[in-house]
Amino acid sequence: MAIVPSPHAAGSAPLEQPQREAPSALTIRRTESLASLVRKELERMIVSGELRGGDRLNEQALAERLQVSRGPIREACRSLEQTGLVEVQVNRGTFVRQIELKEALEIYEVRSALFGLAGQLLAQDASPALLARLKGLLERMDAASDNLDAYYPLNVEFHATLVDSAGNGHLAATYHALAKQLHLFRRRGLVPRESMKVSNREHWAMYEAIARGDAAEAQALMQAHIRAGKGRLIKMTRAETVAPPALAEDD
Amino acid sequence: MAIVPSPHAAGSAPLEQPQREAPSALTIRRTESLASLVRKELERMIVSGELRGGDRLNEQALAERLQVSRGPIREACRSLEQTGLVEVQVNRGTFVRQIELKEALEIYEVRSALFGLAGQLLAQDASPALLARLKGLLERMDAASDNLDAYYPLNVEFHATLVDSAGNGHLAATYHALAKQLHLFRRRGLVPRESMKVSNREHWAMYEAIARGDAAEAQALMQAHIRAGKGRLIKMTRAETVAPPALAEDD
DNA sequence: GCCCTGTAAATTGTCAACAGTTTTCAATCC
DNA sequence: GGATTGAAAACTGTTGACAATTTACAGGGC
Repeated sequence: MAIVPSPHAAGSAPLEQPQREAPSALTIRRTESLASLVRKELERMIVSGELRGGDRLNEQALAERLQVSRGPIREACRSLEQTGLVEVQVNRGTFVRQIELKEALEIYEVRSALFGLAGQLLAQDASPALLARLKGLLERMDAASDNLDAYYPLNVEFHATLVDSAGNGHLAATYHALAKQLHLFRRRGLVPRESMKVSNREHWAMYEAIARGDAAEAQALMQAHIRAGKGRLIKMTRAETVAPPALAEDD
Repeated sequence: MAIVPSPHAAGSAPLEQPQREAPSALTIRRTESLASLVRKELERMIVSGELRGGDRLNEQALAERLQVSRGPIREACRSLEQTGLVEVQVNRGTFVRQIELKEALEIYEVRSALFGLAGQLLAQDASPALLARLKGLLERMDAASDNLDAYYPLNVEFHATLVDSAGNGHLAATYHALAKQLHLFRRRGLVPRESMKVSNREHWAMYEAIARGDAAEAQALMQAHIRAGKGRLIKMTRAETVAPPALAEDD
């Protein structure tokens, strides 16, 4: 089943080469390759759900749609192949990968280990400014705990702040790459309301372990936090219920 | 400094398209793209040290050398970019990445967390056949502990067996990808002889924790094992001494 | 109806050419 | 000698054409 992305889908237009302010013939030069722009656009389409697992990326159609030649499309696909978002099959094309439950659980496991490591590192070295920022997020999440639409972005931001502040670029990059891949998993489960309160209590506990510099405790709590999310994922898939968007930071 | 790989370097020849046995005009078809073959060859060149950090990959020269057009070279470079082995700079070319100590230490940290997770998973579910295999490797390493050339490959195999047997593909893939990147770090330290005995004592301890199903102990020991390697890396760089090849599984 | 065959259309993989950008190098000036 | 300039060479980014492979589909047989 080859689904060619609709030419009228929201968001996809010819790619714009980044330009400096007040561009003129003397100042315009290439600062980003088309291949790079195509890669980002395809990532956006995958993460947003516009492209779904199993969809085939038709080079010719994409080239026409994005108004580039097929070369940059091919290059972008090679990039996406290595990040695990697509699979390139020789002579047959490039397909958005599909992730089954087993693989999603594997990703959760690896993420939980990385999240735990982030906790360890943070507890060893968290600045007052970071702690204040985390606390602010926690308080806003408390205030939003009756409203998923408000809570969820804060939750995502809290998680990302933790990982990005751990002082290890490879940790952050790996964690985020895995999160992106989780978008390929399309089973969705309801997030019960009480779950947000539980979720933020766990967040507070993590924060407190970090603040008092307890590395072992922070690691254990943060690893367990993602694992709890894994447990909920299993429950959701059993319930076969339907629910809101992405899973990557689904507490 | 752009170093174009020497046309006479060992190992690099025109790429061979995989063929089935007794190929004829009727049976030959493409089973692997040139881009994929090029990627593998470039990886080999990087991991083997033939290409070093900072080297520029000249598309034209490589195309001539490997007897392909520049397209597959470009595609391969996009792949390598995402795996962290090279850096693509628009309009300037593709460069083998260089890793400084700070980044090497980051990689060690992430690897230690992943290795610890492998221990956790193995302790929860290790088959008798796997345990027997690990024990065999341990015994061979004991016998080889006076001989680095014999010890080192066994050590690599032991580590890979652990990670590959943990039952989590993403864990293994991530771990190995990071190991590959460590080849970009070019400071080398002497591996003292006593270090192999210490190293294998730690291996035995890990094995025993796994065998008795002690997940927490296995995780801690295995995480500590890589961290000890990290500590040795720091010491080596301070000593500024020179020593044998790759670091990725340098206990 | 299903299965097989053959052909055309569609698509992918690669190549070479062209345009744009950067690097190299010679000449000139101080 | 060092700094600057300008042109040529080298290289990268993209495109379109061609070759190879796969897919789609029509027609025929059972």
